[in-house]
Amino acid sequence: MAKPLSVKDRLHDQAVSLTPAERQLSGVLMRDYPVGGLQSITKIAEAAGVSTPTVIRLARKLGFDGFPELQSAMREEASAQFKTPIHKREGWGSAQPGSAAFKAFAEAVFDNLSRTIDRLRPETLDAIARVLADRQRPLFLSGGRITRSNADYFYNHLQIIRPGVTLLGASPNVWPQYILDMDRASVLILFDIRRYERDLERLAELAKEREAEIVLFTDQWGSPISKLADHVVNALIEVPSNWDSTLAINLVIEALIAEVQTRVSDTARARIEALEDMFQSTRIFRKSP
Amino acid sequence: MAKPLSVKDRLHDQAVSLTPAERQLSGVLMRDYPVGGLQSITKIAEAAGVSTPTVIRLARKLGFDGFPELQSAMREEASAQFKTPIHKREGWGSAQPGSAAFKAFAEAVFDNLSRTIDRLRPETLDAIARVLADRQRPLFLSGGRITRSNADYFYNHLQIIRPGVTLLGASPNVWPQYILDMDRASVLILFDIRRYERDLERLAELAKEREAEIVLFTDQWGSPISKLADHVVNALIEVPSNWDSTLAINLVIEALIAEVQTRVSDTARARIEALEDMFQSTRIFRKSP
DNA sequence: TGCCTTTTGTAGCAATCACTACATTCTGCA
DNA sequence: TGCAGAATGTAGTGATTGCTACAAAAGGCA
Repeated sequence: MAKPLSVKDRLHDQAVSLTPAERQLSGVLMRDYPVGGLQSITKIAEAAGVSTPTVIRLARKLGFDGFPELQSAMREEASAQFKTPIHKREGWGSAQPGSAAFKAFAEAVFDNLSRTIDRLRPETLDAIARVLADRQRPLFLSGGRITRSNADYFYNHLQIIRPGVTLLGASPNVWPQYILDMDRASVLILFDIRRYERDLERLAELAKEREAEIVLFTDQWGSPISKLADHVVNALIEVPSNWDSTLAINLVIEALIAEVQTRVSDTARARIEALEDMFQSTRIFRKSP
Repeated sequence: MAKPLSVKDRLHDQAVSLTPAERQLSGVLMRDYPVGGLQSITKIAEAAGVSTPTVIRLARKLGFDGFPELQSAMREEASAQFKTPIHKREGWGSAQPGSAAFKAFAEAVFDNLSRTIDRLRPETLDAIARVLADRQRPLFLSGGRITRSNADYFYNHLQIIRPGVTLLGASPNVWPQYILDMDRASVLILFDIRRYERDLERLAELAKEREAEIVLFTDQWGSPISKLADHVVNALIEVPSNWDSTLAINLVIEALIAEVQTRVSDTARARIEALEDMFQSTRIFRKSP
């Protein structure tokens, strides 16, 4: 009964039972869905880097007799979607409650990301990357209630890439001891979006007194710390939600990680490999007791 | 010069010089445009009630070398039309000099995000949101070396929105005590991207034995935990960097936060306000000593 | 390590494909 | 009516397709 499953759904349902080659093929099929599937089996196999029998096996696994059946199913899906109005075209059409909301959310995020990129000056990014890649300079990170996680994410990577990286404890009353360690070589990386936190501002002030360089990640309106900071990244954070989105901040963080990694790559590799070894050898949680 | 004419346009332009058989064929092509043209030449000829050479002659008349060229032109048109507004972000880039690497990074991220959205089923999102919004169900979160930060971010919000949220400690040897608390009402939210961690899989196995529901955030290839999980979110994570990008995972997390917030909003407001009060009154780090 | 299962690719097959050459059928005009 | 020329179909071609059978490779487990 009911309408036949779409190829997309079938791929999802079978996702766990797919072999690596099939998974890769599935990825290619999804990438240009459903039109990408309307080529010859040879082309598809080639595009996915698998052999043609793999394509046939996947078709069978999805419940079709053979590749032609799979293909004609996809053609019908494409055809059906072309007959409906454009706004209903994407999967989360009117059928799903809350999916319209998701689409709006995603749109807002896309908008935030591209506008954040637009207003970000390459020189700023470059300057920050240069500072972070300098192994002589101790790094300290801290964030607010929500942005603490962003600081943590950044710390997580930086600390693998290079030495001398410190994540400030969650509670402000342990901060003074870190501040004592700061000097003009130190770099303080702060995250402060609305609602801006007084504690962070105070931290910035004290660090500034000790001549530390301050890198600030904030929102489009700008935390009060902006006037103290040497480098400021303004990210757009508004989305249709009760919460602000820190995705744009994360984008800049990830880009910086990539850039810093490149700049310190010579010694970083050895460092990462050493860490890797330790990571492998500290397995405590074993399968059977 | 400039952009190639669409098949539709070509048919229109040549309309007067078409022979009766070609006209009929043209009608069939237009009726299910452009998907109808993506079949074998035999099928199309049959559907139009003409012979295959007529199809080839029409293709030539429209300026293509042969039928395959016509077909691939139509496939590209179809593919282009499937790109929803979310996909075709306009180039933000011209204003960015000397940041080619950053631009490439951003492009990859945009691609990851939209493709993650594409392959994400609304039902999955809906199901996860429903589970998370149920205050009767205790939530447990954990992640791997890198994804621990994502778990932390999610935890950070969930814990504000609702009670009964636990972030599992970083070290696996403290996990058993949490597992003891799990039952069939419990929900375990795991983050596991390559390189997949054995400890997390073991955790999932033990949780499953206690009949906990498992929500998994993983990459496009899928952690081995997929087969144990009740809900799986596959996010694309590849970027031009030595590190993987978890932005797509964060996008889904933020969307879920927004959705869960909406669903529990009645009681959540009181909860957030209460937390807000406490947050305000616990300022330890005062301006001047 | 070595064995067994699973996964994947290679090689070769008939069927189908896109296409060409030619034959046939139309059409308009004398 | 007959006859050119265009329009269309038929038949046969090499190439490519989708597929099967088998072999190689990879992965898991003792």
